[in-house]
Amino acid sequence: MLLPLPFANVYDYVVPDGLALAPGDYVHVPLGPRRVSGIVWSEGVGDVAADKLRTVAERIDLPPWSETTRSFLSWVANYTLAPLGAVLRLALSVPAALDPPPARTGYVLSHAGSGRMTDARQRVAALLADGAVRAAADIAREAEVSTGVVRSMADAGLLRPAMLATIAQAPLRATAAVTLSPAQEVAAHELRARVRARTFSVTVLDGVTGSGKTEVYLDAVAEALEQGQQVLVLVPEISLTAQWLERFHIRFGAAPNEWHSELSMATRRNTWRAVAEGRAQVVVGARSALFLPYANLGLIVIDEEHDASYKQEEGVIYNARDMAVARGHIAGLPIVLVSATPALETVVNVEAGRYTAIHLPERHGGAHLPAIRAVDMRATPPARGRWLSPVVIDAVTRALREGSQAMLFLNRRGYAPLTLCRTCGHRMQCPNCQAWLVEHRYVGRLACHHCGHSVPLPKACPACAALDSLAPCGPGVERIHEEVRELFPEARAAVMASDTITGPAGAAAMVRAVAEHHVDILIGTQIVAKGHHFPLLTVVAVVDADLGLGGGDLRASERTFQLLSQVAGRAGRAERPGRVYLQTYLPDHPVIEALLSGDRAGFLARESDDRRAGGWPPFGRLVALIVSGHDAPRVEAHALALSRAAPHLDGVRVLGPAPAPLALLRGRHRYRLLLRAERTVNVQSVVRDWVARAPAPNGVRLQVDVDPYSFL
DNA sequence: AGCACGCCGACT
DNA sequence: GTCGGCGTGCTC
Repeated sequence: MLLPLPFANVYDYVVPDGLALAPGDYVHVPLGPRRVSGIVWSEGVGDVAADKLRTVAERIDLPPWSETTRSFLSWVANYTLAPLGAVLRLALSVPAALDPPPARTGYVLSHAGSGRMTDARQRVAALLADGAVRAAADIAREAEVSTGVVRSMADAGLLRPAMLATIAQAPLRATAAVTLSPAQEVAAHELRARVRARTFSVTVLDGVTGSGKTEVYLDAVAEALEQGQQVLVLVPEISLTAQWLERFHIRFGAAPNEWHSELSMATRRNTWRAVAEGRAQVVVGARSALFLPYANLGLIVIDEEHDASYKQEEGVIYNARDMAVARGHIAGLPIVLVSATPALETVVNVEAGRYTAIHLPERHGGAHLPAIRAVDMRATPPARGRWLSPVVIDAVTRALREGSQAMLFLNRRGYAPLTLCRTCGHRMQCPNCQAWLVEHRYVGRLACHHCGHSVPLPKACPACAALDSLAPCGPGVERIHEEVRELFPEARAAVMASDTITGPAGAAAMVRAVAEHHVDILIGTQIVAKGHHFPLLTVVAVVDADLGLGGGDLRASERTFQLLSQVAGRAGRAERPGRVYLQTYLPDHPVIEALLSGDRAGFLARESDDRRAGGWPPFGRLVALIVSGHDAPRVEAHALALSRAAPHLDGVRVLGPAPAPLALLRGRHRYRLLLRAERTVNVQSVVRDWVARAPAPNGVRLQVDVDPYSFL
C-alpha cells in the first residue's frame, strides 16, 4: 500500500475476507491512531512481522490508477530523489475528495409543517408549487428571498428535504469556428495529427508574442475532445487570466476546470473528483495540476514552457514541464510546449531531433513586431533623484498625445529596495534572512520579500538613532509611480504588482481597466509581462533592463532575454505600431544587443556555446544540495561532512560547500553544494549513495534539488 | 505529515 | 501539585 506521506516505502496491510483488491485501487487504511487513504501498489512485500499488520478498512469507489499513472509516480520519485509517498501526496492533495460526494439536497413543499405565511414565505410556496426539487440557494434567488427564509421554513417543517438530481454536464466541444491564418492552419493540422496518433511526441510551438499560438493549440485541444480524451493545459501561475478563460469560453462554449492555489475547498474537491472519474474534460492549471489522477488523459499542453514558475522549489522539488514530458513518455501522450522564447533546454532538444518545432513566424492579423531601441543611461541620464531618461519621458509624452497607452516595466515591488542611514550608513536588513528590507511606502512599512517579516517604517535610525536620516535607495514600481505623477499629472497612472492587486479578481479588474482605456500609464512588475492584450498600448519602457543580468546566475542572460522579450511583446499588438525602450547602462551587453537586433537564434547559439564549454545544463547535469538549520556551526559542519563524503567519479565534480546565495533564509542558515556531471552519469544514483554516506544530524535538513533552476 | 511520548517552566 | 512548551520518533 502506498500512503500519501513522506515515506519511501510501501506498507503492507491484511486484506479482509470478501474484499477484492487490485493494484491501483483506492483504499482507506488505519495508520497509528488515524485513518488515511492510499493506493494499492503491489502484492504484500512481507518484510514486516505478521502481528504488526493491520487490516484494510475499505475500498474507495473511484476508478483505479492505471499502470502508467503508477509508473509515472515512481519515475518522478526516482528522478527527484523524493520519497514515493511524498509524490503520491501531490496526487491525493484533496483528502476530502475521496469521500463520497455529499448528496446534493434540495427542498420541496411540505404540508406537514406549520408557521406564519409571510409574504416572503408565500413567494417560496408559489415557486415550489410545481413540486420540483430545488436547491436552497436557487429557491432563495428565484423567489427573491434570503436564504434565511428558506432555512427557517425548513426548520418549521414547511419545506421537506429531497434528493436533487445531479446535473449531467454537456460534453465540451469546439462550438465557434475560428479563422486561422495559413501559418496557423499548417501548425494546427500538424498538432491535430499528433493528437490522433495517440503516441508520445513533443512538439514545440514557437512563435512571437501575438502570432496566435493559443488559437493553434486550442485546435489540438478540440481534437483531443473529439477523440473523447481529457486534456491538461499547464500555465504559469499568474497567466491564468480572465482573458485566457474568455478565449476558451468563446471557442468551446463553456469554461474549463481550473486548478490553482486560489480555489475554494469545495471547488477543489469537485474538480479532483471530476478529473479522477473522467468527467472533467479540460483542466487548465498551475504546475500541481500535472499530478491529478486523470482517468483518460490524451494531451498535455505547456504554455510559456520556459517560465520559471513551473519549478516547484519546496517539498518535492520538480519542474512541471520536464515531469509532463516524462508523463507523456510513460503514458504515450503527445506533449505540446508553447513559447515565444523557448528555454535553451528545449531549443537544444529540437536541434538534437528529440523534439519537433513548429514555427509561427509573424504576428497574426497584420500587427507588426515593435521596434526596440536601447536608451543609453550614460548618454541620456535621468534628472537627479529620478529614474526615467528624457528619451523615455518624450516617448511617453508622444504616446499620451496621440491617445495611446504606455507601460513602464520594472521587476521590483515596493518603493525602494534598500533603505540606509545617511548618518551612520546602517542598512535596514531582515532579521531572519540575509536580505534588505524593501520599503513599501503606500502601506508605510519595510518588508522582507523572502520571509514576510515587516515593520513600520521607523522615524529614527535603529543603529545611531539619528532622526530623519533614513534614505530610500534605488527604485521600485511605487517610486516610478511617484515620478510619473509628477511628470504627467494629467495622466491616469496605475501600479500593478503582486502586492498591489488582490487575487485573480483584482488582477482581472486591473487588466480590464487598462484594456478599456481607464488607465494611460501602467507601471508594473513581471505580472504585467505576459498574456495580456492591450490594443492601445504602443510604448513600453523597461526602467532597468540590466536588473537581471548581475548575480552570476547560470540562467541570468537567458531569463532576462525571455522576460524582456515578453515585456516588449506587449507593445503594438493591434493596428498601432509599438515602440520599446530599454533603459540600460550596458548597451553592448549580448542580451541587450540580441533584444535590439531580434537575433534570438544568434543569442541562443552563443549561450549554447558558453554552456557547452563549461559543461553546464543542458550539456551537463546539475544537482544542488542545500544544507540548512537554525544552528550555523552545525549546518557548516554537516556541509563539510558532505563535502568529505563527496563522490570521486569520472565525469562528476562537486563544487562547494559555500554559503548559499541567501545564506540566512527564514531564520535558517544555508550552505550549498553543487554536483555537476556529464549527461551520461546517473546523477540520481550517485547522489543517493553520497547522501547515504553522510546522514544529516538532528536539527540539520538536507534538500536535494535535481536540475536546480534558480541559484538562490 | 500527524500524533504521541517525553522531559522541564508558570499557573488554576 | 498540574498544564503545556515543542524535540524526537514512529506509523504496516
